[in-house]
Amino acid sequence: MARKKEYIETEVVEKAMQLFWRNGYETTSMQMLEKEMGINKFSIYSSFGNKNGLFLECLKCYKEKISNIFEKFKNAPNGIEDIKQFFYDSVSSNFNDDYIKGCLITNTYNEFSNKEDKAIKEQMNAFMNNLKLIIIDKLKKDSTKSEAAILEQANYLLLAKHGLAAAARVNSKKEIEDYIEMTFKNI
Amino acid sequence: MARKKEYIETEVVEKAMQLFWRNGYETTSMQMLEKEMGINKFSIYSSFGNKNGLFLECLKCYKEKISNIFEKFKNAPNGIEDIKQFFYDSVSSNFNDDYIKGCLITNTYNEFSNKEDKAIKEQMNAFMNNLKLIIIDKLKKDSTKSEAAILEQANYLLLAKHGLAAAARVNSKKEIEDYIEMTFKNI
DNA sequence: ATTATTTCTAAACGTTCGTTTAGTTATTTG
DNA sequence: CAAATAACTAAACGAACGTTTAGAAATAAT
Repeated sequence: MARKKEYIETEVVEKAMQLFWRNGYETTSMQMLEKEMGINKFSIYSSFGNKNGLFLECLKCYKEKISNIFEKFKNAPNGIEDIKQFFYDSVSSNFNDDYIKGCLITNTYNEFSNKEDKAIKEQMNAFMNNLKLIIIDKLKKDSTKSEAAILEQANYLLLAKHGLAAAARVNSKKEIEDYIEMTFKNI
Repeated sequence: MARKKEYIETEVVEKAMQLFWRNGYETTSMQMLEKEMGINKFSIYSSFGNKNGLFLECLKCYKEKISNIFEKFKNAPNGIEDIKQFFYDSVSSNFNDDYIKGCLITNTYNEFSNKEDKAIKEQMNAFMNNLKLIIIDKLKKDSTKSEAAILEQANYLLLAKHGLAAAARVNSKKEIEDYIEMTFKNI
């Protein structure tokens, strides 16, 4: 053994994640990352392989960051009302630092829809499918509808969630919250 | 005068527009544009100034392309039912060539939300505001609600439109259409 | 037919990108 | 203290980007 690292990986990943969240993947350059993370390119590459590897780590970090919202959602006792609350919680986290960043997952989903990056797309699909299953589970609590009808409702909500996350970058918090209210009127 | 151009500008713009529509702005390189438009870089620059200028021209071309949908919408005699029909028409045009491309305006809006490009953003905002005014107009036909309530409804529909355009890149046409039905359930 | 003018081709431009490498500095171990 | 090892700095890498330019080809006017 020899010299020790002068940085903690989880800490610099958090900083990188914030930068990716604000600017997106492509717009964030290694030079910007160097500055924001406070470490040299060499250190980034030795710790995370390459830009893509760093980004995957940042996605994990983001999921960790929002895991409390997800856990709360999963463990909530009610049905539709819990889904609505989850939407509100998500919006709140999207407007964190009075800086509109939207949802990193949705942003990434949209940015990568043009590209062919299996590793990223798998993560995105896994996230969305997971969310869908939870929503279906909650819907069943409040409904005696057919499986097909519930699936349709779940798709509706998932699409609404996707839409509001996309819109969170260009709309005000008030507009987003009005939208949530309207969305659940239709359920 | 001397040699004549060997291409028609409106024709090569149409081709460029299709490419931007499929791939987005950044992902589309000048090299790809050369190939798709069938003309040399020099010709592109002499006709459109630069990549940004070409893209602005493509946005105009896209608006022209969807202008029939817009005209139909503007001149429609009814209220809410016409808005719904407009949504359906928009979705149809998004799924044009069995290739999912979404809406170029919305794609651009999302892609440029990270950046600072005044010319593009102005075009986007103008488009959205125009759409909003038409929607408000239609809503008033079917409603005696307060101005504020109508504005809220208009915001809801606009956000829904934005959301479904974003989602059009990752969802099926069936899912999108189910979503439209749900959206208009309680309007 | 010659000249002037415009468009064409194709190569090169300077930047920036993500990535790698050579050499220095610091820490651990014998 | 000296040797070994790992992490640092900083410079350079090749490739791709958008853009420009020099020269050939083609058409109009004289």
